[in-house]
Amino acid sequence: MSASDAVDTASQEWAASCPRLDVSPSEVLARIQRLGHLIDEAQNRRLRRRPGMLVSNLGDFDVLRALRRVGPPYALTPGRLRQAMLVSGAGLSGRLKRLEQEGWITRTTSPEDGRSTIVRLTPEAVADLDRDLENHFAFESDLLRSLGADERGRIADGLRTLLLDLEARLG
Amino acid sequence: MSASDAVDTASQEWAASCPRLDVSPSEVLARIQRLGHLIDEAQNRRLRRRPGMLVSNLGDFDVLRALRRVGPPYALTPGRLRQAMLVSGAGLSGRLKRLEQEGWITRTTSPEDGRSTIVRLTPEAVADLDRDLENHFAFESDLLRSLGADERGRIADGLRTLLLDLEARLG
DNA sequence: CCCAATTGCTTCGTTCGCGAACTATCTATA
DNA sequence: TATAGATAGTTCGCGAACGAAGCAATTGGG
Repeated sequence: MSASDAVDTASQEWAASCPRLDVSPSEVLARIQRLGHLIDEAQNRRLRRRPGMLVSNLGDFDVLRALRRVGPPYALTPGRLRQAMLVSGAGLSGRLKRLEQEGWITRTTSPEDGRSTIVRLTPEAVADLDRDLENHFAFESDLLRSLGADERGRIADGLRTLLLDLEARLG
Repeated sequence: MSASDAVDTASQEWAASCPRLDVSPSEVLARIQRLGHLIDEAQNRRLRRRPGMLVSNLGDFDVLRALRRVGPPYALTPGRLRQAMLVSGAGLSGRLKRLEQEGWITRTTSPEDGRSTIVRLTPEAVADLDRDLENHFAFESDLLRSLGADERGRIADGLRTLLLDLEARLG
């Protein structure tokens, strides 16, 4: 018998005040939303308490990560970046502006298509990232310490199904 | 064999460019974050395209929902509201200000404790909500249509474990 | 060829949320 | 009591993201 979380409590309240309503979808959706919020917050806090290193903000960090993981020459267009990270064009532009000002990326117009720009990590950004990535994933791993490997697998599989569907319908 | 989502793609890229890094926690965390974003967006869009009815914003809607589900007299203190919904004090104050201006809630100082205020739904808010709640949960149900009942249960159970742990450690 | 439609990205104006500082009320201790 | 500290909410200033509009560069149909 596992304990009740905030979502269970809410479900019980709905059952008492609106018994004819089927609130079961929230058992999944509300938990995802709450967890998303908590995880974002936790990662933002980790970045904010870093003394002067890299960015102080999860959105900006996501841009750097996406550029890092494609490998040398650590370059993508804003369009490719957007696909990778679920942000509006305006939002991405703002991130790139900050990152450029701080010296973590450069922007050059593409030689093949004058509308497009090439965003590229600077060597300092690559170095700083490589120094931090291990901590980053260790931090993530710690967030999941309440789940066993099998349970993680089951959750990941279920969420993949849902994500594939929602990305197709909403993204 | 299920298809690859954005998170699988990212994992493969990491494996290619940083094979020594264990990125497996992102299999769960990144999916939760992406899904959280997509679900928030979808619900915000649903509210925004409503013609003049209720609020146009998920945060404000959450406040109304929390007040509705506790049943008559549909009243809570800001402190109780905060526990229910994962928002800063300042953020909640802003929501309450908007809702009060729009006539969906009233605020009165508590008779027992002069520091505390009682937030209460107006009758119009209750009526409007009751007209909309069925649509709301139908919309949520549709978001989950790619998952069978058993799969939803498994995901919900796993996420409950994680949520209980993270709420205790971070909330 | 030409010009309209499309594409890729940025700018602008606004909204929403956060952390820190503040106000007002209540509580506990000497 | 008096007063220091805790507690409940709000205000203030700022940062980040969004939608819509704007600006180039490119593409395609006549």
